[in-house]
Amino acid sequence: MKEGKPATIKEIAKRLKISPSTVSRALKDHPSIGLVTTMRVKKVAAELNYEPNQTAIFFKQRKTFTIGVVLPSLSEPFFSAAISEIENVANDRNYTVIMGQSLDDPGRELRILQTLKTHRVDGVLISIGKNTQEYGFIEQLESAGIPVVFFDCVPDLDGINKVVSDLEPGMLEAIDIFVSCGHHAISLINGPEMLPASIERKRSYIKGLNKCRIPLQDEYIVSTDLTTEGNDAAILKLLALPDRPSAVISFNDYVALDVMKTARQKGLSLNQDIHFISYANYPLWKYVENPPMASIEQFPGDQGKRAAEILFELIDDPQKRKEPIQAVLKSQLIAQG
Amino acid sequence: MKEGKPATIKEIAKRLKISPSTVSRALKDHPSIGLVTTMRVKKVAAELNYEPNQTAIFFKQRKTFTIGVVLPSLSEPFFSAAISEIENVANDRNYTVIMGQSLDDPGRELRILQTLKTHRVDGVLISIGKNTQEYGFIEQLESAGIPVVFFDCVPDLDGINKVVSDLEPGMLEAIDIFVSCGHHAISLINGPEMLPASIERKRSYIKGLNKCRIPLQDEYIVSTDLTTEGNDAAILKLLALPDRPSAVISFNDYVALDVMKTARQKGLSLNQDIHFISYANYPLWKYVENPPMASIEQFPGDQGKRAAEILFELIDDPQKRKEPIQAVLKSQLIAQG
DNA sequence: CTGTTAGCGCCTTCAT
DNA sequence: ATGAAGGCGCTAACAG
Repeated sequence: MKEGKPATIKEIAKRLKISPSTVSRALKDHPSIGLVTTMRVKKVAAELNYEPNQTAIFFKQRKTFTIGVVLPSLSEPFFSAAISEIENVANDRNYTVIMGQSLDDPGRELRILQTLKTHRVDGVLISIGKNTQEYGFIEQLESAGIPVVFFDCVPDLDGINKVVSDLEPGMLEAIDIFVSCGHHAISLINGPEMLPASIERKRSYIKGLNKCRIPLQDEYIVSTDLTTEGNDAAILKLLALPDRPSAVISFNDYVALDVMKTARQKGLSLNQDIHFISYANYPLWKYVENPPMASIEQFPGDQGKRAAEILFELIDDPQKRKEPIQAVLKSQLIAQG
Repeated sequence: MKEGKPATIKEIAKRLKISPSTVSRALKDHPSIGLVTTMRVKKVAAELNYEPNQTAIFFKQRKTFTIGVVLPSLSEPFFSAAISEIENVANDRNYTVIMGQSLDDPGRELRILQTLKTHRVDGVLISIGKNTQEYGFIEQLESAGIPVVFFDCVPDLDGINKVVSDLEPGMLEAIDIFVSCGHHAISLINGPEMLPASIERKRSYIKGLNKCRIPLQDEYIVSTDLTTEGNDAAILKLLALPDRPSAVISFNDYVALDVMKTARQKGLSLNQDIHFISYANYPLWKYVENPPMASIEQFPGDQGKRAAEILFELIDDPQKRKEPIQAVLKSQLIAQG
């Protein structure tokens, strides 16, 4: 059984004293090959434990049945959820998935994309890192015939394929529910100001307040650099306000975890003195003693799945690459517990 | 710039009116090629935006610079951590990583392995699913020249390459610390009895008790099927005991999360009436109000890293494939902040 | 130093 | 219904 080299079509042909082309055709049930011949070929193929050499096929067909996925981090739960769904979609279509993590390093990101290109993947799915500024790679890949679909963290560019989460619906719902619970001092702990994700949250927040006819108070919007220290500084700033907010919407779960802990340490009773809602990315609230009232869910799995589906459309039908495809998935408020 | 087909060595050769082999050699700085020629070749290559066709190279060299990784789940934090390190090791060596998740389905696992084989990956890293019984694929892959390294969840077989965590040190430490805190009623909430992971925990637990001269009480060992219901049933059984344990070691963090919640609901004060330590796989304790006293860490990242390193040794030096390589990483008790 | 030749494994016209 | 021939892009053995 222990064959050093796997069997090839040639060997099968030799054994049967027929030509390689016949074997090739028989193996794929070509109609013009006699039934008997086909059977004999398949029998020998089985005996020899023949397996087509995909690398040869890839080479010849200029197709690898592989897609590349580039993410900031592979261990982040948000992305894990996306990966998992992407793998499912790919697996269903008999594609394999090559992964790379940029770790928010533009250089590393570029290197990975380069590798994917030389590996001749059939398409690329990417959520860009925080620090990425250069998008030349899009042109590079597209002109090499490799379609690219962005998701979640996407460049602010037109003419690209992308799947994003619309942060607004969740924000509006969050403010609605706070208001209907009697809150009027609702604040926002936002991320770094220049981040698109922060800009959208702020815009939605203001819109939500307007909708509920709550006057905007500038000091209710604070920013954090997303470090634990930054998060703590942000909440402390809010708690020091003469008109301390009774409701807080935070940039994401990590921020919420930190600020809730700090608020608790400051003697506030969670879900009583102060209430929280955050954008979700860390699925652990069900285990926590005093979870936030609700989470604004961005459905990373769905985003990944949708992005993968779009990518496969593009792979299957080059025609569709002419017009950019863009999908927006609505965020949604999910009550906790 | 938008070339339909990427440039090839041939074209460069034609432009320069030299032979393809010269171009090929020049491109890789072969010493026997004149400096001028080399320069000219590289210049044209750059102009034509030449990029080597890796699929052709893979085909020719019978090597893909790709490793396959098969895991039960890509979204599980434990595996995410492993993946992340594996990707790092691979990336450092300019290898790419193909991922597949078995979802604990032996059929799906096998299909993924089959795909990896036909993709001619240079090596495979695998943590098998709970239900895997058949290991024929090892022979299959090895005989196709593809080395396999198991890690974390490994089959109970000799002669395979594997990296595992030794569950005992952490367990002994856990019992030691409990005892030194004055506990003598220490119980174990174990996983399914036939699971190797459960068997090892139980063995270590008994050893730890012996070491501390604490008599073993059978009713202090309970099992759960790892569902929330099973977990609750297990803790309730313990709480109903006339001699209720004051310390509990649980199979993993998920079990701990459930049973701690239930214990709290039953009116017990965590870290006061009852204390917990669990095998770690979910990195969230720092955010929880009453975390367990400590966690037994299995260092998934280190396991993944080590496994990847071993795999690359095997890939680089086929000689080493003759003797199985096995590594054991000690588990360790980590106090919670 | 450089060119020629041959072939990796498979597929695909084009003949027969 | 089957064979023969050629080529995908690159490399390497063998000549000069």
